[in-house]
Amino acid sequence: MATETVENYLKAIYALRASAPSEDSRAAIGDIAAAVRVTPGTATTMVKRLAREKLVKHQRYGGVQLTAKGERAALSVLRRHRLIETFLVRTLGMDWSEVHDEAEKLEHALSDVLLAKLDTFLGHPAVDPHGDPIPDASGRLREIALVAVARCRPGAPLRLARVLDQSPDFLRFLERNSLRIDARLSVESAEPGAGTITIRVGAAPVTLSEQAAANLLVEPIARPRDSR
Amino acid sequence: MATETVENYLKAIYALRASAPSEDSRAAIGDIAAAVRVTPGTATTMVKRLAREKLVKHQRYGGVQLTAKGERAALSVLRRHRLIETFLVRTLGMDWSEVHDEAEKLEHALSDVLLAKLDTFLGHPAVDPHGDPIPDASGRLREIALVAVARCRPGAPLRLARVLDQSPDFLRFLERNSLRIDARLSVESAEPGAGTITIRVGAAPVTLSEQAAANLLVEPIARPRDSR
DNA sequence: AAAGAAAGTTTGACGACTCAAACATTAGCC
DNA sequence: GGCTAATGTTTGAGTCGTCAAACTTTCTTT
Repeated sequence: MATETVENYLKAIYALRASAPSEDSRAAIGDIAAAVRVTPGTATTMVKRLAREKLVKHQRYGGVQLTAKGERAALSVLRRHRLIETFLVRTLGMDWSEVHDEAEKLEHALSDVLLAKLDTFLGHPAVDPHGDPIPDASGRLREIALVAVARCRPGAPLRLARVLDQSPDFLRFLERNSLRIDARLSVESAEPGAGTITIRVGAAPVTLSEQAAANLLVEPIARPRDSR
Repeated sequence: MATETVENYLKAIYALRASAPSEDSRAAIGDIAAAVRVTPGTATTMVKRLAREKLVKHQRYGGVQLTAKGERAALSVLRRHRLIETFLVRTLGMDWSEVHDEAEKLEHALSDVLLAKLDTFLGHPAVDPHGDPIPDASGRLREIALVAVARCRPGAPLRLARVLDQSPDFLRFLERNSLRIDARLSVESAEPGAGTITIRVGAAPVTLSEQAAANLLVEPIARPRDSR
């Protein structure tokens, strides 16, 4: 496939588009450059190369958009990345705050047959340790509708389904407070003046800023004390 | 650490030295070039770079030798390679004939902490799926004294301990004849005129050329029907 | 020991990726 | 609406790893 560098650019462009609000948004060169840690000039050069290879559409001073081919490639990288993270956490017992960089390096070195074996070994997981969905072998990505914990009404039983901010610090904070994927929780109170929200995890209350709470996506649970 | 390319050169130089008969032999540029699949000119250039970094000693028209630092680096690559092969075969169930290329790519992408986790997960294996010893975390390599099956006297009970020729064809041939590591076998007869040797694996006789037999290293077993 | 073959080295060039810095375009503001 | 600030692009240059082809050294053979 494409070179390692190309894969990283595609991944970055995909991530920018994915986190963008509107539908047909174009990724900005500056953001791409920041994501792959390169000067804007380098990013421009590289984007032109991607355009030559029909992986992106680029219009001068306009912005960058993945083509269908580019998106397929990006999803393939994403699949490898997330399966590797799942493996590192579930099988090797690594901490979810330390697997990202590791996966970043490994994702470019897996053959398709190895990836298939790994997927089978892990039992075809649907989401990675952060709750991010894993594209299937044909590159389809099924996003589940989730809601930020900040928006939930107090008392309703919730399941922690996905963590958007994956900085090691935040993840370690969550870990220390038993906030893992699938943890049961509920909103206890919000203090708009202070900009904080307190949630209850098991018996323990945890207070976070509204911004932090926006990064925790949850799913309502039908009945509180059901084990699935 | 060093770049991927540098690691490959060091590994190649190490392997050449290891398979050489005499003690203080120097690797030939031509052989290094062949091993890393590059023209001799490229190998010369690269070896000079390695010398600049004090990883090898090189004298013009003379040959190449690893320094202590270079050997440490080579053993580190070897350790990664062999642990990965072990993982691929034992955990993911890949065939021992297909793991080499896979490990070749992965060995450059593992961090030390991941490697340590993998080693623990696998239970600190002493040898890889081909019977090659795995250097320990501090880079020590313990070679066990083994003898080629070609040299054993007929009838003595033997354990297949190591396979030197790791070409996929040969490995698949072994697989088809139940010749895995730890398989019990004995020499049945030799036919020097034809250049063949017949061994017995379980109930089945298998005939190989003397050259092929030289690639099977075995260990005598104390008592034939003991399970360890 | 001289010729020719084999092995190793040097040179000039290239592709991929990068930067710094000059330059161009677009957007935001008074 | 025109000026600055922000953003994007181009240019010239450098590093890494590679090749082909000219060249040098060493080995072999007679």
